[in-house]
Amino acid sequence: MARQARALATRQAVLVAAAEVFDERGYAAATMSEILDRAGVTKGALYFHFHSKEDLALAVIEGQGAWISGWAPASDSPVQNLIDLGYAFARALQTDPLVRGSIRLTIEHGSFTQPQIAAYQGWMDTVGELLERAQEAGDLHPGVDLAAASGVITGAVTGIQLSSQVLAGRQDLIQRMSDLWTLLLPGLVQPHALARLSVAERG
Amino acid sequence: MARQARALATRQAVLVAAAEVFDERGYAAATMSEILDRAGVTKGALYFHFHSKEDLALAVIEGQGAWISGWAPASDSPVQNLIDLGYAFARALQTDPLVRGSIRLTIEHGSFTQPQIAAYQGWMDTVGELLERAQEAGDLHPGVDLAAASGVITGAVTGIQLSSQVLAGRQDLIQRMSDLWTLLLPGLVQPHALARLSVAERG
DNA sequence: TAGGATACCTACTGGACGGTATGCGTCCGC
DNA sequence: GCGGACGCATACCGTCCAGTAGGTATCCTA
Repeated sequence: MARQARALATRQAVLVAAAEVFDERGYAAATMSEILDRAGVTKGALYFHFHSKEDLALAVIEGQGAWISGWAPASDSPVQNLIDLGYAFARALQTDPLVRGSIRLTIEHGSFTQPQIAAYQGWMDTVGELLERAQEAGDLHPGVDLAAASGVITGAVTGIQLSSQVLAGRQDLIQRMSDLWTLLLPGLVQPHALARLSVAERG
Repeated sequence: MARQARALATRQAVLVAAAEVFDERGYAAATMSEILDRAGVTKGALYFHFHSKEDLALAVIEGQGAWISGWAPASDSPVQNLIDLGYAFARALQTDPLVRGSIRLTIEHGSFTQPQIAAYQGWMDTVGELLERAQEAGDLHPGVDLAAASGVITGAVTGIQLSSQVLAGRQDLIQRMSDLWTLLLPGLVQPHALARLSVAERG
């Protein structure tokens, strides 16, 4: 299996290059040639690992699910975990090409509706679960609609990220996440729980 | 000038068709042929009115600015106007193809960065102005960062709209806007002002 | 009623793009 | 030490697309 090490490396190179190009250009405007150039790989190599452009895009999108799966809560406060998740996601957007690419592919609707919805749903499930625990802990305002709240939070983070990207190349993303939490938490969390939270990014 | 009436009609037909196709497929995946078919117009007619695909896209984007310019506040409460603006925009997204198309073109970065930033900035300016008046009226919490708040609101609306589109074809958009305001306003507006607001859509 | 401008139609072109066919070296098992 | 699969390279193909060239009908003006 030593032989496969090289294969895995080229596969990864292609995947990263594809994620970058998809992130920068979008699915339709991304060309295989540019992916090939950036990966330093020939067409034969690419099509050995991925059957088509769409197949390649789907592989990039899977990286997003992998990222969520890899994330683990660090606090015993559910709301704090939610805040931390937001910042961790923001950092991933700034550093991880696969996350960036998959986000753009998810946001761009039209080509593959199925995995997009799944990706959104995965986020909303994770957020919803954290909110549910927070409610059980009595941290939330009474009568908060959990489904509505997780929808708003997921959507808001999506939009914040997008506008930060368009306006500032995602450089102010952390600040904007902080702004979002500052504005959003008072409507969600009861004052006594709010006082115990660290709204800023925690190292 | 009777002659120009027909010309204006075909121009408008092309514009609407283009907005629809851009909305559904995105800029790169949109083809001129589909726009032509949908507008019921030939290539010569289209290229008589618009010099290129990009030119056409820019004309669609301008529709967005026209929409904002056409909107007028109806209340003497700045925050109420902000809420109303959100709902009006949501309705426009559900009914006006030009608004839909221009939004997608604005969100899809890569091709024309300049007008995109301008469109975002226009929204943030409008929101920021309403917030400023609200602050002068003493409706906001003391110490609210107006620039940060308008960025969050603009971004959040963008994201809410996007997720609603992907998940439900924008059918639940009004409900989601309501969810957003419910969650957001307590962190922005003081209780005494909040009590006077109608958070739901006003006919 | 001539004649020019306006508004449009049809046929075509050059290029780029996704994908394939086929060939070639290299390593691994036996 | 050899056969075959693995991993890749190269040349090529058919398709589709944005844009153009040049013609034509309709109308407005004078």
